Formats: sequence, C-alpha cells, structure tokens
Amino acid sequence: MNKMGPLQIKDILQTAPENQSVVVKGWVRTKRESKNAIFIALNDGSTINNIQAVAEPGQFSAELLLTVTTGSCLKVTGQLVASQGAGQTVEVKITDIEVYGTADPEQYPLQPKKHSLEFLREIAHLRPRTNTFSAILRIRHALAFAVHQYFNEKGFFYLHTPVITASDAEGAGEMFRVTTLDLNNLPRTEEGAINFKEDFFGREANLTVSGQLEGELGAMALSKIYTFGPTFRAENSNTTRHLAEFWMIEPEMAFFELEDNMDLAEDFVKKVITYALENCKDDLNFLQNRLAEEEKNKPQNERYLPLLEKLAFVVDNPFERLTYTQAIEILLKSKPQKEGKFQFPVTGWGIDLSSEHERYLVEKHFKKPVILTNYPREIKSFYMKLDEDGKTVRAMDVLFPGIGEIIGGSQREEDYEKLLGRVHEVGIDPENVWWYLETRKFGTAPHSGFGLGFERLVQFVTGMGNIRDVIPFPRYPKSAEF
RNA sequence: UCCCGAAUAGCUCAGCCGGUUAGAGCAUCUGACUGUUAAUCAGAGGGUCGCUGGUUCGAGCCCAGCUUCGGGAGCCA
Repeated sequence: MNKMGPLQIKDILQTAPENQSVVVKGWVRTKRESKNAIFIALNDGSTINNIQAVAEPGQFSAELLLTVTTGSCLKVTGQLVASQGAGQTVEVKITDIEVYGTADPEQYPLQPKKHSLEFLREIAHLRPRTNTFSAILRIRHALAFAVHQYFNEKGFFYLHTPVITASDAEGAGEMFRVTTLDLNNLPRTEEGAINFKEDFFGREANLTVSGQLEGELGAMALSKIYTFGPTFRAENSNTTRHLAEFWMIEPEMAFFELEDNMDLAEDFVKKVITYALENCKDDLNFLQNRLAEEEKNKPQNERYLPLLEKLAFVVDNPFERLTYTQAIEILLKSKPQKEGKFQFPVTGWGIDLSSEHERYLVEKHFKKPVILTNYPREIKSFYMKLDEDGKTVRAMDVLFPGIGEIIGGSQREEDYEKLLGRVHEVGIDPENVWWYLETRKFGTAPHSGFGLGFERLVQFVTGMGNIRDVIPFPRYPKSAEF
C-alpha cells in the first residue's frame, strides 16, 4: 500500500521507539529552552496529544530558533527515541528543522494561556488550533460518522433533500430568501408587486428549514431514509442553543408508528453517543477535565456529573416516556408551581410548555432524558397524525438535560382528507404542497420520522454550554464573519 | 425581538464617593536557572478606558443614544 502522506502524530506516538528516522509536521504549541535541551511541543490535530521534539543548544542558529514560536508551523526530521523525561514515552531527537510558517508572537493571538470561549469565537479562523476546539471538532466528526454508520447498518438510505426550496409549508420558521434579482432594480408586476416570475426559479425561493417533506417522499418509496444536511432558520434567535445555519438529521420511515419512532430515536441517540465514548476517549477526557475546572467556581448544588459519567448514564438508562397530559399533571403538582416559582405558571391542559417546565421535568423530576408524547393538536404542526380523540397528535419530543429539545418528531398523518383539513386549518395553500398531498392519495402508508439537531447532540456529548462553540463557523444574527 | 448585565493593556480582570502620572495576573521581550511539561525566578515594554454627544472647574466613573458581547426569555432542532 502506498503511504498516503506523512505519518501523523497520533500514529507516531503509538510507535515503538527504535531510533528510526521520522518526519513530524505540525504546529508549535510551546517551546522551552534549557541549558542542555530545547523542547518543542508539536501538534497536528490528529490527536489532542502533542509530540515532544528535542534539540541540543547550539545545534541550530539563534535566528532559526527565534522563528520557532507558539503557532508557527514546522517540519521536523529526527529519530524516534524513548523519552528521558517523565510525561511522555516517546520523543523526537531532532536532526533538522524546516520552518513552514512563522507566527509573530506579538501578533499571534493564541498564546500559551487560558483564553475565554468568547474571545476564541472572535478568532474562529484560528480556534481549531486550540485543544478545546480540536477536541470538539474531532468528536463532531466521530458523531457524524456514527450517524451514517448507524443508519447504514439499519437499512436506511441517505437521501439528499434540496437546500433550496420553494415551499415553507412546514412553517418551521422564518426563511432566508434565495434570489438573483437585482435588489436595486426590482422587476415589478403591473400591480407594483415584485415580479418573481423574472427570478431565477421563476418563483419565490428560500433556503430549506427542514428536509422532512421531501424526506417523506423518499420514505414512500425506499421505506427508510434519512437526511443529514444544513438547515437554515432566519429567526432572530440569540440563545445558546440556536443557530441560523445548523445541521439536521431527519430519518423518515414507512410503516413506523409512534412507538417504533420513539424506540428508534432512543436507540439511535444511545448508539452514536456510545460510538463517541469508544472512539474519542482522549478528547472526552480532556473536555471533562476542562469542565471540572469550570465547575470548581460553582456552588456545589449547581454542579453537574462529570462528562463521561453523564454520557454513560444516558446510554445505560431508559428514557422516561410520558404523555403531554401526564406531564401537565406532574407540573401542576410540582413544588415550583405550588410555590409560584415558575415565571409562567402552568394554567392547565393545552398550554405550550416553556423551557422552565421542560427543565423541571428533565432535570428535577425525572433526572434523565424524557420523551413527551401526544401533545394538543393546536400547538403542533399540521402534518402530525391525529389521535383518535381528535384532541392530541402523535408527536414526540425528546428532552435532554441542559439543552432541552434535542429531537422533535411524530407519526405523520397519512389520511388524505384529514391532512387536507389540517392544511386548510393552519392556512397553507394546498396548491403549494400538492406533491406532498399526493403521497396520501397514491399508496399512502403509516409512517413516522423525527428531526435531530446535530449541534445540540454535539453540545450534549462535549458538554459545551453554547451551541456556537460546537460548529466550526457559527452563523447567527449579525454574525457571518468567517 | 424582549428583559438583565458587561465593554479599561494582546488576553482575563481590579479601579473606592467624580479629583494629580489608570493598576494586577497571564502572554510578549530581555536576563538568570533548569530533561523541561501551559517550566520557574527577576526585570522591561505595552492604554484614544467601545463609539457619539451631554452634565461638571474636573469624567474610566454620572446621564442619553448607538454598537458589540454575555446570560435569560420567546421561536425551535
């Protein structure tokens, strides 16, 4: 087999030292000079661990060594030897240094010290070079890989739903417009309205807010499909769990009823978390220690479980399943309700649960992930299958501690007349979704699906508090710099 | 979008009741020391106090507006 590029630090660190010659390419994390040795810690992002390269004083010119600073990029040639010092088993005895790129320490913002997450967000082009963000990005990759692996093994097909759509039928949120019209010289109809017939698609177009409707079309032919792609919401949301551009995973399954849907959602989440636990040990350990440092400053009662324990707990315990109606009963009898601690007191059946209510159920009452089902029809989307009582729909929300709703899904309404009725009820023009309605006209079938916010999953697994820190280049109101 | 808070050195922050020349830790640089582990010790450099306007003899500090950031809420994934 051909060697595909140079060895990576991850592999070199696991190689037995036999004075063999090695080439290491990476970015300098720190340099320490002492009387008998110069130590350079190199990292290439293949692992959170650095490799130590050692040179002798006088071996290289002062001019060269001055350019070896934190952030600079090097090619180091030498021998792989057993380390004489504690802290690492192998190290590289340097014979040659080539500086690929310098990084002026007076200007390079990432110096060997603690930086706040807020500051790193301002230098998103460089933050992948930090331990924290490289760990997050490796875990993010592992989770994405696990998603595809899981669905592939379960017989799902990856369906590529469009990024550009002409319908906002789901009403999932405000949309970003896609246009090639000259905004300074808009074509007008005789009535003075903007003439979208002259636009690229000959009609109004937007970025997708969900691949679900198209996903259902796929499930009505391939039985089990999933989508995994970017999703766009133009909401003016400024929270730690919303992005304007995020990645959503949406499986859609023919012949799945609500219970099958819940079983799949729970198994899926547990399996991908398990994959991360098994394949990202170093990174998770690093993030766990990092979080533990932060927790030190918090009062005892506000501290969470250590990250790895939290993840193991979620994997090992069944999610709590209950109906919306049962949840309301619990909330009505709850301590914060009786003591008037809720900002929005629970007034009774039919209210939309606010995040304080969800948090109470998940974090205080059950202390584990919760699946809430059978919500009132009035507070859920038009495509959800009506229950027999006609009051509730076969919806399910999976709620996680810390981040709230990680999954929203439902059994879909497969009855043409009932679906059409709901379309009219919520004020959607049936003409805009004729193709969606036709699936119910031609060979309709019971089916279900859900949407999982990928970044919320990454947030949960990494323990990061702000969703803007689990995507390489976050998009949110007033921010699209990088 | 709403509520609350913040903006002072490259970074993280302190700055009293409005009063002389605005401080600390880390980082950077210099020196010392050391098979070192984000080394350690000593010294040095580094500031339009977010922007605009106002009050005042005098504003980092008080007031107004704006901008950006953080936390919470709503919308949701």
